[in-house]
Order: sequence, then structure tokens, then C-alpha cells
Amino acid sequence: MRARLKDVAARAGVATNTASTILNRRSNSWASKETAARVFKAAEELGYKPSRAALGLRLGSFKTVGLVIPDLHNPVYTTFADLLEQRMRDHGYDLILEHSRNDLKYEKHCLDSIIDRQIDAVTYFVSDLNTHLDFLKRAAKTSTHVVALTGPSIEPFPFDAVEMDFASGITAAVEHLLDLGHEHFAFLCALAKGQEAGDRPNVFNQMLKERGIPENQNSFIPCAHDLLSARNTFGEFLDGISGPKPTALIAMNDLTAIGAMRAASERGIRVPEDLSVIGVDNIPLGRFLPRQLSTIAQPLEELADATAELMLYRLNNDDEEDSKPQSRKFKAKLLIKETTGRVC
Amino acid sequence: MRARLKDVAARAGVATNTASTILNRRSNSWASKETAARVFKAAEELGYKPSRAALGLRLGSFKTVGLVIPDLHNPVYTTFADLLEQRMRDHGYDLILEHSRNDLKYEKHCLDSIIDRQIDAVTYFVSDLNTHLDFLKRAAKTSTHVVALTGPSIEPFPFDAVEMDFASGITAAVEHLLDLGHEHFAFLCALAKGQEAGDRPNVFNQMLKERGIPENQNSFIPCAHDLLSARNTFGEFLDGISGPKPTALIAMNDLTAIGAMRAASERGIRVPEDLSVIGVDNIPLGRFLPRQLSTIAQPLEELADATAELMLYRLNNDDEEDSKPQSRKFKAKLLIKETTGRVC
DNA sequence: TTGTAAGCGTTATCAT
DNA sequence: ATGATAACGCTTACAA
Repeated sequence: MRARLKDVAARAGVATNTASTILNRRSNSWASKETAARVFKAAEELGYKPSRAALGLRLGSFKTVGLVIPDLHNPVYTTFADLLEQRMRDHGYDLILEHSRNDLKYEKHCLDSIIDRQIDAVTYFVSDLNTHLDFLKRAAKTSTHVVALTGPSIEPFPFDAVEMDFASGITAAVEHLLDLGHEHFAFLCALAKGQEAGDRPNVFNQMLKERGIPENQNSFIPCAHDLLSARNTFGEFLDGISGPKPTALIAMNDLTAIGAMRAASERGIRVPEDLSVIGVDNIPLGRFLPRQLSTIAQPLEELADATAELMLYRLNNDDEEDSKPQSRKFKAKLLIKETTGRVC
Repeated sequence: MRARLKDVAARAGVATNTASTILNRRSNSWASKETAARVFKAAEELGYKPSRAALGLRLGSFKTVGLVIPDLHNPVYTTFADLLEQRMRDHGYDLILEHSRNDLKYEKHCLDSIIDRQIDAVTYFVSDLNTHLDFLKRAAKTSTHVVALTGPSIEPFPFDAVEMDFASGITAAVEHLLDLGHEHFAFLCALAKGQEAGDRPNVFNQMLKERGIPENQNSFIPCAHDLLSARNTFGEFLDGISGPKPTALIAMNDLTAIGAMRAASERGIRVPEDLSVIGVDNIPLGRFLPRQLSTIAQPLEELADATAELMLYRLNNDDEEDSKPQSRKFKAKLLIKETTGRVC
């Protein structure tokens, strides 16, 4: 059987609590060096590890934070998870990773599971604010700290948030494509299951209209988050198109950009000669494709830093519940690589 | 504050243990429908969730299993993790995912952390058997069940194992390349930090020698697991080579194959015209590259099935500690796609 | 310096 | 049918 503190104490010939005090190097321990040494030795010999269950029960915390990502297979999220884990571990917290499979229903399940576990804090990518406002409130009730990873909000966000603004990056991308002479655009938008496109098409159309491109020269193509869906959706779009094909594609994430490029290549469409492609995320993989993927980059390290910082602040100031929600804002940057070119 | 069972009982006007019995639908509960309904209602209203900490302490288990993967950024592992998670969740177990960053030292840390958490069972990719034989023994002591994901072992493996045999797949790959007329081979081998190449080069040389290719026409190139290392290592190899360049490359995993192909493309070497490439793993991504990646495929779903099955068997038969270790064996299969071709 | 005892939230045993 | 009570392993006053 697993060794308990009691066993360690017995073997060292002290009382249980004495062993506890010594092992935790509590300041009120005036135990003799000798005694302390005996206890450490006993713990070592027995391979003693404190029971997380007992610790959790007694201390009311597992020293663990949660991260819910939409997609375990998208490198942008695993990269972020990795970064955040390192930062939290440096401060003595474990990170539990859940993934919601790009499904709003399942996301709710993940968040519930996080709360169940009495995790100290959670951070997650907010796909739809309304859907989760009730979660945020419930989390607040069980005193689970939340840091939301979200788009920019106009009103002050009612919870701690790391806000990522893609708008300027997308605008820069469009303007860069216009400079290259492109006039026919496609916009591939990865949507979670159960998520609506919302006003994204309008935003896109509006942006182009302001720059002299009429609405009938733009195509808004909703698809799922995975490679296969991107390939199929964009492929079917290409096959079904009647007028002139788009010469420029902006994909809402790098992974779908890769899927779309495959669909193009299957149809003899060359990138970037026939089609310029810009993704979003700047996943490491993008730099290792035969053509390095042009992309709108998220500053992942800074996002992880900010997230860790906000979490740790709450974790360390558990008392001051009333303090104002904080937010950190970041902007995406256009990164031109090898999948964009002048229109032929 | 979070609602406790005591609160639910109070609100329903019953004793704590009665509430427990009812909520868990224990068979000895002869509670009246009325009482039961009241308890369920109270639990609902209070948003009652049992405390994992208390449950863990009382039941001695968290109904959780662990999976340690070498690399969170390699789709083959996240795919496996996803599959295993689904299967375990179907049987009421949560999956905790750790990644050891392809570092033998850190892997040990991960495994320790798993044991610490009083997790019921753990499965992990054995990179080096000797390094971890002591872990396996220690796990046995704390009655943490282990299923090892490992290469084929000659002697019966002393623990439950899912054995993956790549040898026949690699042989098939070599023979296929020979059929295509290749005579100069490179072998890119991803090694974990702290891991030795062992007899891999010899196995490789021997296999080719038996088929008429002298040793000086083979290159064994060790590298790390990541894209960047693969690109740099293979790039430097290409730059430094004096005699004829290899026309065939077998990379020990798809990710490094992608990195190596990038290095080739940067040097104007075309795939497959100038260089045939075969990876290992059959990651989904491989099918969405401009050239679909030829690969040696692991049957991931079957591996996940087998792993889940072995784990669940131990979990459900906690008593029969003495029963023999079991193993399930699988073979990799060659999958020819678009990155292999006749030598020009 | 060390020991005693209470308590964290739950389940299980035994009375009632 | 239901209720007291002990126990899981640990920390932390407080007493000695």
C-alpha cells in the first residue's frame, strides 16, 4: 500500500503532525535537526507522497488550473497550452487541458467538468459570449477564477480577459492583397458546431466595399475547423463557382488554409500564382510547408504571459473579490511569406 | 459557497447519508419516491456537485486515468489521445494528458506526477525500456495500473502492453523504394532528448546490405522530434554531403518528414522527382499537403481500442493482482501516396 | 519541541 | 426507510 504520513511519522518515531510540520518546512517547526533528518529519511525510504485527495479536501484547492481549447489538433492551441503550462508550473500550478472539439455543447460539458474538479482557475477561448455568460457567473459563484480568451469587446468585459484583436490584421491582409492587384476574394470561415456566422460576412463585405470591391466579387464560405472540412468545402466551392474564380483567399485559421490549398492543388490551381492565400494564427507548421504560409499572427507567447499573469493575480489575491475585472489587449500582425503574390 | 451534500440534505429535510444514498441510487435505498424527488430537486436547485476531493479521499480513486505523450505538437499523439479519451470517457473515466517534451528526464517527472495524483491507471509511450523499468515497478507498488505503449519485445513483457511493430512496415518501405530503382538512402531518426540511437543504424544498414546496397550508400541522420530540427538537420546533411545525394528518405515520423521536405524544397530538390520521402505515423495532416505524404501507418484506432480494453480490464478486476500481463500486438502498414516515385 | 483533537465532504456500517 | 457515527489522509490551532 501507498505510504501515508502516519507511516512516515511512525517510522521516524514522531507524531503525525510533527512529521507534517517538518515535511512542509513550516516556520513554527523548531524540531531538532536530528528529528527533521529522521523524518525526511523515513519519507524518502517509504516513497511518501502526500495524497492529493486529502490535500485537496483539507486545503480546498488542488493547485491546479484548467485550460479549455477548442481543438486539440490545431497547433495554435497546443502551442498556447504548452506555453501556459510552463508558466503556471513555474508558479507551482498544474495545468489540466480539456478540448471541446469545436462543439459548443461539448464546450459546456468541459467547463462543467472543470468546475466539478474544484480547479482553482480556468481559462478558455470564448467562441460565443452569450452562450457562456451563465457559465462565467456560475464560475464566479463557486469562486473559480476565470480568464476569458476573447475577441475585443466594446463595453468593458465583466470578467478578466485577454483580448485578441484580429481586425487590424485582417484589414492589413486585405489591403496587401488589393495592392497586389486582387479583385476577387474568398473568405473561409471556420465555425464551431452550433456557432453562427453572425455579422462576419457583413464586416468582410463592408471592408471590401469601402475599398471599391463590389459584394458580388466576394465569397463568404463557412466551414468547420478541420482540414478535411476545409478541403471539401473549398473544393466544392471551387467546383460550383460560375463567374470568375477568386484569386485571393483569407482563411480564418492556418489549418483550414492548408486544407483549402490542398483543394486548390487538386484542381491544378497553383499557390500563389493562381491563388494567394493568407491564414490566421501563424502556427509553426506554416513555416515548413513547401510554400511558407502567409498569415495573420497571434503573439502566442505574450498571450500566454498575460493569461498566466491575470490568473496568478487572482490566485494570489483570493480575498479581494471585489476588485475590478482586468483585461490585456493584443493585436494580430500580418506576416507575408510565400503564399501571396501579384495577380497574374 | 459551493453547495455540499449536507446543504442538499438540509434543504430536502433528510439526513446527509440519506441524501447520499438517494443521489447515488444505491440499492439499499428504500426511500419513498416523494423523499427521493425532494432530494433530487434540492440538489438541482443548489447546483450540487459532489466534491472530487472528498470523493477521492473516501473512495481512494478519482476515476481518472493518465496518458503521457512525448510531444503535444505531433498530431499522431493528439489523435491517439483524443481516441483514448473518448473510449475512457464512455466508461466513466476522465483522461489526464501530460506531455514529456521528448525529454527522458521530463518524462520521469510526468510519470511521477501521475502517481502523485493517485490516478487509477496510466499509459505511456515507452521510449527507453531500461530507463523506466523502475517506474513500472513503483507504479505497481502504488497499485497504479500501467499499460505500456511500446515496440515489440522478444521476451514476454512484464507489464500489460500494446506493442507496435514497425519493422515489417519499414521493410516494405525499403523494398518499395528498391523496386523504384533507388540506391542511395537516408534515414532520419527522431530521438528524444537523452535517448541514444542504439542499434537502429545497424538494423537499417543490415536490412539494406541484405538487399545489395552497400553501407556507404546509406546515411543515418539522428535529429530531434520537431519540425525545425528536422529541417535544419536534414538541410545541413544535404549541404555537407560529398558523394551522390540520397534519392530516398525514410523519416521516423511524418512531422520530421515534413521538416525534411522543407529543407529539400529550399535547395531546389523536388519531391518526389529528385527525392522520394516516406514518413511514419500516417498523421491526418499528411493527406492535405500539396503532395500527400507516403507513410508507414499506425492503426491508431485499434491501438486506442486495445489500450482502453487493457486498462479497463485491470480497472474492473482490481482484486486479481496476480493475473498474467497481457499484450496486444499490431503491425504498421506501408501506405504509398504521392511523395514516392521512380528514381530519375 | 511535541502531542491531541477537530475538521475538510463524502460514503459505509450499524442501529433504530 | 432513515439517522448517528466512524473513517479516508491531511493540516492546524491549541495544549502540554
